[in-house]
Amino acid sequence: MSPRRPASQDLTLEMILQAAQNQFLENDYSHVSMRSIAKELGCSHGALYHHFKNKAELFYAIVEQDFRKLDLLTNQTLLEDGTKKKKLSLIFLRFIQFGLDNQSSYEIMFMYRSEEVNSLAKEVAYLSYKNFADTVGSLCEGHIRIKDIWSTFLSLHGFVSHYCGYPRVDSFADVKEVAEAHVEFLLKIYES
Amino acid sequence: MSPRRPASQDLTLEMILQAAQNQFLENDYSHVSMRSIAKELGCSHGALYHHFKNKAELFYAIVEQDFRKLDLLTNQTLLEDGTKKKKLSLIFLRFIQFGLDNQSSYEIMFMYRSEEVNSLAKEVAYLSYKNFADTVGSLCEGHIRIKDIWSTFLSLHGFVSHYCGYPRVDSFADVKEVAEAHVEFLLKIYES
DNA sequence: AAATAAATTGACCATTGGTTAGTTAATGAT
DNA sequence: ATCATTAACTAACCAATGGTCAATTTATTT
Repeated sequence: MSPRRPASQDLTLEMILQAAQNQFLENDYSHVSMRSIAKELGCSHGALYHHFKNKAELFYAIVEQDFRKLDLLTNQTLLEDGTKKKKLSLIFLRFIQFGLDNQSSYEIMFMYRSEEVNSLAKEVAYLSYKNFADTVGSLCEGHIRIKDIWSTFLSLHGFVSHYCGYPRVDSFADVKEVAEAHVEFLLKIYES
Repeated sequence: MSPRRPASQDLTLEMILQAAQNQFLENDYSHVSMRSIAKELGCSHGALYHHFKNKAELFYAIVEQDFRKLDLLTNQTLLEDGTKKKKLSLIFLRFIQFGLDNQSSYEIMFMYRSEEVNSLAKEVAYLSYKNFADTVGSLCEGHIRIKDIWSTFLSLHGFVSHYCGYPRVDSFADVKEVAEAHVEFLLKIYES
């Protein structure tokens, strides 16, 4: 009655994600093709479609892990030593750092408009923003409006999305000073 | 000795730009193809390459006009009646409005990384930013640092780039209230 | 009329994401 | 052990893309 179970899998989900991840470090979404991944794995590109519905879903699987990493980064900062202002500043700065040290991922997480996986994508992105907003909110205790947290996020996003993929900006280190100035700029609002 | 002069041109530069412009209102850069433009013009897509080096240059020609429109918007606002704060607020708001009412253009102007035309693109974009920064600076008279103007721009850019291409956001009208809140948020910094 | 060269076509190329008929091979039931 | 089932995979195929180019048309200068 029962059909055969899982069975042999020469090509595992992990292997595919790993190969995609590899190429994702060097090239962005549009420059990593299903064929280039298949080539690295030594299989036909059609085989990938047995494991993922389409290209968008494959890359979204990668990106889901990154959302968790980002959340963790924020939550850990909240628990560190230091004044509330210092923590706030670090949360903002680390958001920028995350974005610029994971540019390909950031692009899909917050910039790419997928069409195919948008319902899933938006859900996860929303939860991650909520985590950010709750954390920031808890460090302000009513001194700040919900609207302003959203504006802060958009301002950080503006920084990252501008420098993301910008020539000669390969990592956070390349824009550290400007990033610190931007965070300082945003913190002025939290002082008033 | 001298070869024939300009000659008849069944296909003018203006006609091509107009056709591209038309489709650009409905679809973004990646969804307007050289072939779809040629189809609208009733010519072969190869003909377009006689007038433009490549797709990027064709669209960049459109976008150059938009940079001037944006500059004009800023400069005209400076000359209107009202307090400096009111003018500042209007400049910010109209930047957002421009971005969301010309989403396809905004995408190329400030979001798209072209590779082919980057040297031209960056030059024009820089001049447009300079116009913005000078205008904002003149409304503050030393109360604000150059760094902060850049941060302000990035924050506005964050707003636009987030809502640009977002589902159900077809124009500025769809996000007017949030935009006003964002501008108000930014203005707090100018008060301190 | 001939020569010239701008303007345009249309066939072609490589690449892309995606589909699918057909094959291979592992498993469960007999 | 055999057979049926089905997951896993291949390879050929499709339509669309940006781009190139030899060949052709067409207008203009001489």
